[in-house]
Amino acid sequence: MGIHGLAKLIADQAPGAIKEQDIRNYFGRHSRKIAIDASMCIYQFLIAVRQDGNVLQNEDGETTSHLMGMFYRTIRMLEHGIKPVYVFDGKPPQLKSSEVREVVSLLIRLQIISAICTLLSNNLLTTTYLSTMLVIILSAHLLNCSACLQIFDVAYIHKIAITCITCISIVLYISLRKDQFLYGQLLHMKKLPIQEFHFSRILQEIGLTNEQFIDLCILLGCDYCGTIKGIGPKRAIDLIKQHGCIEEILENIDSNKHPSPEDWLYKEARGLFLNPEVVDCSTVELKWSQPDEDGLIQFMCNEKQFSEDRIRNGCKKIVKSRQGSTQGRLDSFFTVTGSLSSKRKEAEGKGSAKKKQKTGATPGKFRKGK
DNA sequence: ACTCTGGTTCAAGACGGG
DNA sequence: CTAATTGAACCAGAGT
DNA sequence: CCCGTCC
Repeated sequence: MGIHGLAKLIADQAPGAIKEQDIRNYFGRHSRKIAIDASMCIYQFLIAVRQDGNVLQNEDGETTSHLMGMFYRTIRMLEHGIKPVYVFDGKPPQLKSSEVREVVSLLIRLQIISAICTLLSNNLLTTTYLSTMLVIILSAHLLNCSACLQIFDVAYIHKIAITCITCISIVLYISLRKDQFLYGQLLHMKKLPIQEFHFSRILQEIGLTNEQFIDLCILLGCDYCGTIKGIGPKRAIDLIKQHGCIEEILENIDSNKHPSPEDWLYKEARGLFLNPEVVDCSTVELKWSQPDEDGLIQFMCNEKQFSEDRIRNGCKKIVKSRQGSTQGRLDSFFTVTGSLSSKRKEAEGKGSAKKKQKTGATPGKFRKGK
């Protein structure tokens, strides 16, 4: 998701804009609130939390992998004094280059956004909602788009009754846009160490304006529309630097050699980048309330068949973490697995192509001649 | 040469018992 | 119609 | 730590 190859490009073109931070440095700063891309989390859990190839589910066949993951991970963060803010950006279904799908996906996105705005008035996020979100995500991938629109019934979201694990309020923004650089940095928590991408320095080092950078992202390939054939990261940068914007580029390249998609919706995509649907953060009150233990038991155990012991235990941890005020020890957080690949990024030079094989960190790396 | 393209492979969560 | 997503990383090959 | 279970 996001922009194709953007991280690599930044590492290449603006290495100074990336700073690696230890997780500990986030304590005491920024009031320990960390925004998390909820869609990415859910995806991760759906993909990774499997048994014999199947997601975990209750006896009715409802998927529970994501609940499992969100539950434990959230608790773990709370235990260590981090206040997570889950951000739903409503990832659209994967787009091929079909124009129809592109349009429909925008509709889906808008519906999701409006639904979340409705949800915002409640200021509560529920596991029910997570469950719904899953249906949206899966449907978007498995069904065709019209079916997806039907399944995504906004009214469903109104059936909020159960207080969520952590009673997270949400801020809405669209991922990997400039607004994610709201505080001048973007956290990339995929792997340790955490990488900070400093947006202003990215622009500075590459030498682009905001708008040019967005056009560059569109050229690299985003979720909303296709790209020009034959234009990859390298040429995209050159072209943007040379011509300044997509319109100019289109006029100055050979459209035979570099055909752009029919009905290329780059302007629409650009619009989404420039004016993302952002909830005004100042109007959103972020709360981390007490868990509704009874509701949680009802939902997680009775309905989703989680172990009651584990859920109650989890509740205890949440409560404890709340009264534990600013107890900021997180030694065991993210269990530094020794095999930490801190040297992943070659800090020096631009020898991006030369990648020495890592030491045998991954045991089963067999070379399989086709 | 350079670099885009398309094929492939791989690993991805969290927990706890032993 | 096999059961199953996604990206990243790597490699081979072709277009310029 | 390794590996099976979680649902």
